Amino acid sequence: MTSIHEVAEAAGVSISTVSYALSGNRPVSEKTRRRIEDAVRELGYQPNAGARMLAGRRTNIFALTEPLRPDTHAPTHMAFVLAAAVAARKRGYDILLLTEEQASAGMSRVTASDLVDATLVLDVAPDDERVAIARSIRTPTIFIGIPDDNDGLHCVDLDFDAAGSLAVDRLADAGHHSIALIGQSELAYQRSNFPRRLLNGFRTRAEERRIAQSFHSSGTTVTEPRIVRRAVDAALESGATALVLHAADDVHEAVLDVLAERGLRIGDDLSIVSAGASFDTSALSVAIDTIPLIPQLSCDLAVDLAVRSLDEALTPSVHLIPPEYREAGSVAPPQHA
Amino acid sequence: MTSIHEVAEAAGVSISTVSYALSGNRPVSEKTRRRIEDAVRELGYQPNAGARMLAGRRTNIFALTEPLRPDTHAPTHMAFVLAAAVAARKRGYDILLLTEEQASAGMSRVTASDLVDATLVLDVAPDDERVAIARSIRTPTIFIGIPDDNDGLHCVDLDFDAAGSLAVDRLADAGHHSIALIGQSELAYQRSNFPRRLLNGFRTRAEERRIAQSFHSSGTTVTEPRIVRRAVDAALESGATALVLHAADDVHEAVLDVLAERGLRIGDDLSIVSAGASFDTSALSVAIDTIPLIPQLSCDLAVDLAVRSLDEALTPSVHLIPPEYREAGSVAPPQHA
DNA sequence: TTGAAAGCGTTACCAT
DNA sequence: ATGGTAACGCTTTCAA
Repeated sequence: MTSIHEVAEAAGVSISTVSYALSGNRPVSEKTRRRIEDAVRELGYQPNAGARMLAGRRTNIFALTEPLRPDTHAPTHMAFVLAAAVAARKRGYDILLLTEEQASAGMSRVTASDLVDATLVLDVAPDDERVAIARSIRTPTIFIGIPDDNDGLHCVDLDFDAAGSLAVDRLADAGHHSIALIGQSELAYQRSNFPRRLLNGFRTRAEERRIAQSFHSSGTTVTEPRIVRRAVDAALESGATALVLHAADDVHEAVLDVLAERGLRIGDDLSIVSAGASFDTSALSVAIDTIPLIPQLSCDLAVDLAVRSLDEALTPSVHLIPPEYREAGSVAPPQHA
Repeated sequence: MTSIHEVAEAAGVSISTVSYALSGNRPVSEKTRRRIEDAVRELGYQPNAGARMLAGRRTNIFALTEPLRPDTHAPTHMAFVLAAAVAARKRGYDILLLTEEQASAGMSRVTASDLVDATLVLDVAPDDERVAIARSIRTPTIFIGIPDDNDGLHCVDLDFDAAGSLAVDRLADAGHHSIALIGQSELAYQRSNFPRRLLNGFRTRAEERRIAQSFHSSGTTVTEPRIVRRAVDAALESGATALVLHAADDVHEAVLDVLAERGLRIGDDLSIVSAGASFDTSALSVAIDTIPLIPQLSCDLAVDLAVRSLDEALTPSVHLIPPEYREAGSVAPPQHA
């Protein structure tokens, strides 16, 4: 492998000058910098990663821990992994994957061996065991999601509470007095925090605005296709004139199907808002208003926090990303308003 | 951070003895080994990764490249990523994730900087651009999937051809004379190789055995729920008394639904075999015979090849994993046999 | 069975 | 603006 010595020789300078020219940590004359860059290009020089880690104090690698529980929604999860990788690369970092048992033990291992500069935590559970590990290690840890016990931790997430409230606000503003939330599976409300947070924001704001509200959980269409139908029927029977959906893409489509069967036109007969969805809602058969969950936003912020905490001492805190409302014409005043 | 020197001092030996005791590369007396292990435990010593990479010739990291195209089936993909990570960890390797643009450029980068010992390639396309890169780098590359141009490459995959043939054989052996394959989306037959290989095995064997056969592609239930129904109807109209399914989990369930609507009982009225599925088919509403795609098998083999090619010069070749037939009672002789 | 010491390829400090 | 060189923490050869 071609080393910094060969580059130095080819450019007729010392290795330290090559190092400085490449890192920019010290001014280098325009002329020699060019000679060095030429040599680098011609030789196809790429600094040795191990040597950099050893000499410098950075590995330029972030660990990404993902427990991958069986009930994890794969497409959403993949979107976050991808967004994290892209965000990290933009800042010059690679992603080291820690899955399953390694998500916890691995965190300690790669951190203690100085393999990574920081850790990003995905798929956060309310009582996540990685919280304890985060507190026991030296390197920074950023949670993408919010565990119950988040004292002293860096956390990043969509403000699901606000998303729930925002959905209610927009529907109430449009004149609706009775709305229903079709949410995730029962299990999701036990395993994760964010569904509860959205539900909480939904309920609280509905109460504040004296709006009648009801909640209906859904399964997944694959294993329990009929649950969606039941949820929709229950929502309609409750007298709701508007629906808030917090669910996966297939449930969205299934809900739209059921409504079409019932002869209900979106917007005209029934208003709908999708909240906290990370998939492309424009691919649905009917355009609907959305308060999206944008992985890129969370991951960019998480990576930014990670990078910054490498040389500053950041005050740990929970960063809630304000929800954003995207209109698509699926919300209108109720028929009997 | 605690270093090898502190361990050596605590154990009253030289650092080389500590190194040898830990690596096992040289016999160490029972007594001193124990003292060293005690010191390691008490000090919580973890060898510095950068130093190991630099001094040793191994990084103990594999790159995993995954382009993550929009049409990739997320659950299947996640299963492979997970299986690869687990397989690698079993052999002492971590996984460095290379996504999107990084899947190609990243391969050269991490390889040239000696960040990884080998590369695993996922989600292989027929004309995959990573083939050229694999040929241009020094470190071993293992493809999990088979590109069209695979000369001189290490490839690992389920023998989809044989899986297609096996499905035909079992149905023909049961007495069926007309069978239909409900396959993937049209797009999948352009973007990937494995659907074509299964289809090819299916057709070839059907012709060999003089079995009437037909093929029907399906969409995904999310975006095109009606395509599944059409595919099933077309299959039935073709006179098929048995179905081979090569599709995602939701399509499986949708097919079973349509058959239930038609009043057809699995096994009795119509035989079914699922081929090349990586999800848990036992979660379906009806138990069906399976020729599974087992990510763990491919990934274990891939990792094994990667590890072995680090010190032997392995002859490049395509490793086809023989398909396995799992009975569940969904295949029986045809009614009018 | 063990130890001393020469690298491994960088970075960054100290000079000039 | 540039060069020399001491770390960085480990692996492995050479000696004993």
